[in-house]
Amino acid sequence: MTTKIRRIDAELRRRIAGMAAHERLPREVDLAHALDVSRSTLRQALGTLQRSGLIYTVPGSGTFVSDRRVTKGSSLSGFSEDMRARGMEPGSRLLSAAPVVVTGSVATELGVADGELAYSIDRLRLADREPMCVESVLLPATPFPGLLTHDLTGGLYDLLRTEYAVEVATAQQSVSAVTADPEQSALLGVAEGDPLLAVHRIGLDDRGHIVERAVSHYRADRYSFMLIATRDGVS
Amino acid sequence: MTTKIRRIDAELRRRIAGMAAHERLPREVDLAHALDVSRSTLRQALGTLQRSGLIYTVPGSGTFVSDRRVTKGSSLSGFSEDMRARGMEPGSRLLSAAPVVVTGSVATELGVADGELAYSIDRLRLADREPMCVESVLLPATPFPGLLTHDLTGGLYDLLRTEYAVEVATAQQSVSAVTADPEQSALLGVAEGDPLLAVHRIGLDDRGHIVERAVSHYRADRYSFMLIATRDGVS
DNA sequence: CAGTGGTCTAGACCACACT
DNA sequence: GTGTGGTCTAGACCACTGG
Repeated sequence: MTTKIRRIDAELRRRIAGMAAHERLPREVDLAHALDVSRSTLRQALGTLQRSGLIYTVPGSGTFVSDRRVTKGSSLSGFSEDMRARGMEPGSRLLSAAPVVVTGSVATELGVADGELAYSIDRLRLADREPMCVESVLLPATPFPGLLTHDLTGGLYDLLRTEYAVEVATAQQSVSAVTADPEQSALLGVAEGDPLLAVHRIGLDDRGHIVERAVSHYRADRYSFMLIATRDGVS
Repeated sequence: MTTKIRRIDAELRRRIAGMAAHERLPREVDLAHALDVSRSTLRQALGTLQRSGLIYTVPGSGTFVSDRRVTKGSSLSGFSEDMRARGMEPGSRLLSAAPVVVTGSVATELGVADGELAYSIDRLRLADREPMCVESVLLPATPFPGLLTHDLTGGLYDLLRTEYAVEVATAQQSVSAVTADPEQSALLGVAEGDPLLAVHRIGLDDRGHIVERAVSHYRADRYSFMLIATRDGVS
């Protein structure tokens, strides 16, 4: 049996999908009773819905459905997943894949000792068969024996999950803008000097270990980076 | 009296700050007893710390301090707050501020009816007295009577909070890359064709009402967009 | 096996909005 | 005043790790 929270989360998402923006949900005690859970359990499910922007609460007044125009989510995903979410078919052309020795700041960013082995994978990533971005990924070698023997033209996140049971749970990303150099423009099919979106990512598993360090350059005419930011802090 | 959660949140942050990466915290029952709260209350505080990346839990094993290199937060902030967090002194030069009638897709994005009034504010934003970005903000006029009579060279978020009790709680942002046009290059002090980071933001209050629609163009040589992404879903 | 975090309950009291 | 979400408690059982 799956947890109650997951069950009522799915049920609540269904109900919310059928409601209008700013419509009020039943009060928590009623909702808890209707779903056959305690109020605490219900509130745990409501909390995740609230954090993902589907609902909002007004203390003393009620819980309401959020405006859908704004609820688009911005969860962590790999390139393939990202492209499918945008309605495009992901693809890859492998440019190079080799073990390398990492030193200095690169080793530090990868979270390994100076002089240790890592895998370097360069790919041209496609969306609907057209170039979308050039991506260079670096992974520590130790946790991923035989990585380069696998098919590297698909989603790397899927490969890590299925072959090594490693999940990229969180990623620190930095996004900047550059103009295309001759090599990039040739690969991506744009003119030299055209704007590119540069994304630098460090991916970590659920225990905070560094799994990947990736640098990607996206065609700015085909891609923009979407995200939802929230004020944080307690409650 | 402030809530227990806030109190123990602060206390836990202090303790965590004094611990090494991957060091284990006391077990939950002990921690709850030491802080004089129930385990449920403690877990609520731990949940916010976990979501903001300060700690991670391993079921059956314990709760651990995250690696600090990765814990930099990416909460929503206005330009002024953002610059101070980066150790720079924010400033502004007001380019224009006027009421405008919004129509079509702009009205839709602002969440107001076609033909309604809005305030348009254009500013050159400075960091350490040097140009950092050109920002055009649009706000619905109705909720903010007399907005343009205030000093607009400081943080807009502060102004909304102190004068209108409106808090921008969440923002939907889209980041892309462009090259500087003649006007932008003149204002920002860069060459034409230099890369700029284009940020399009829709800011909402805690009830999901649209508060602002902003388009900013940052000098890519001085600014990059940092964020932490997480896998979401239940539990 | 013992120890840990994850889930879940039933109930209480509070602060706040006014449907 | 009535109804709502926000906070907090004490206790129970489960699933998983091997500290």
